[in-house]
Amino acid sequence: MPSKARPRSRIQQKNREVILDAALEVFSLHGFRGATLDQIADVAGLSKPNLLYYFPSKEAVHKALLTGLLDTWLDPLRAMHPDGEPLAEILAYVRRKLDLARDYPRESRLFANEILQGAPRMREAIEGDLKSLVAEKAFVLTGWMDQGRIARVDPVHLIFSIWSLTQHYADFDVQVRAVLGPGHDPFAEAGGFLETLFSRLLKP
Amino acid sequence: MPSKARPRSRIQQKNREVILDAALEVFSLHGFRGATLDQIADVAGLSKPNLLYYFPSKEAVHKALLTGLLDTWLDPLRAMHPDGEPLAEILAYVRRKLDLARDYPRESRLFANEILQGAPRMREAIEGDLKSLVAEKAFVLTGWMDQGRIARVDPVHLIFSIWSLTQHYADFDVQVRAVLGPGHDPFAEAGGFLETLFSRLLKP
DNA sequence: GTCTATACTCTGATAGAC
DNA sequence: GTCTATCAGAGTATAGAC
Repeated sequence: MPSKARPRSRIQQKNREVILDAALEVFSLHGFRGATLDQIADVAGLSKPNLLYYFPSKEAVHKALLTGLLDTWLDPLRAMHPDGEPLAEILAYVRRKLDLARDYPRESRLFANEILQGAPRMREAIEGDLKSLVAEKAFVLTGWMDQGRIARVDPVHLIFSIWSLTQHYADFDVQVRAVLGPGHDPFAEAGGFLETLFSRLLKP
Repeated sequence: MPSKARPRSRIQQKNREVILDAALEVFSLHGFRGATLDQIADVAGLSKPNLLYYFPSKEAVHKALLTGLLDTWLDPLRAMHPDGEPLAEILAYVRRKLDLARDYPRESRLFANEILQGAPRMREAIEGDLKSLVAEKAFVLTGWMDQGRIARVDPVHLIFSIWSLTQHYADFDVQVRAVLGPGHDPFAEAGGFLETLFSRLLKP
């Protein structure tokens, strides 16, 4: 197992994780420019120079967070299998994406911040991995439509709509909860609503 | 006409507008903390002290932008009339909201930044005006469902879904265009897709 | 590995000449 | 009304003691 890039002591591993968790907290709330090393060090419970002992710069911390984030974010879509029952596959994808937004809202907001700011640090990945995965899955969706197993809609905009609707509950959490008021479970309600929405949209 | 709050000369009026436009550009891209007066002054073509002659502080510029933004943002929903034909009213609302996202993407991103960051400067407005307007229109939607004129779904989440799907095309514009590639008109395509989506969702 | 001290730059805001 | 000069504080990053 410990045959990773550079071997690190247990305490180094631990501190890197603590820092990245703190950085996720701060970057996801303020974006790259709005976040400060002071805040991150404070949340991590370390001194600022000590933080910079583990990462050479603010950029490096941010980059470490983004690396791998896109993969995690796209995994639910990768798992949509061409051989499954179409509607069930799509609804399962929606559910996985919504669960991801519920369980990792900070990651969702980090991503949203990055895109909102013009994706200066993710452009490549978006125009590469993301674009080609969407193309591949759009092809699968089109196949299902050709066979008449789901209704015909624009497959790429269908994927956009799934991203949009699920991530909204993480990114606009404050607004959603303010409007719903107390005593609601936004994600539970969203689960039912989205299942209805996509079932009706795609019924052949 | 010139019976506004404080009378301002033509040049003052003009400069305030130039500054607010520049500030919208910068704030919408970097959020409040990430934006700097230097950038804003630069885009506005003014010196930083001159900018601060028109607005007392960075906060004041930001506040001036947010004031009225929520109203503009909610106007399309206000215009959804209880006495109209239900599906047509809803589709017209979707269209107005999408047009707003297309024509004022910077405003959309300014709003998104504010919510993403926990709405520190809009909480009140969201828990007040926005919440009560949603409650009012959810009541209208529920009435239509009770009469069997549209299918029954959660009315508040229906409104969320309209916000989410329309604003996505402004806020995630970079990603949308990267995935679609050249030769596409995202907003035109979205118009058709969303009309289909909401028609099928709400057909009684 | 972690801290204090500090260098140096950026940022918001003010003073004062014109 | 607009500019140059400047201040105080925050921000990133480094040096060097322990």
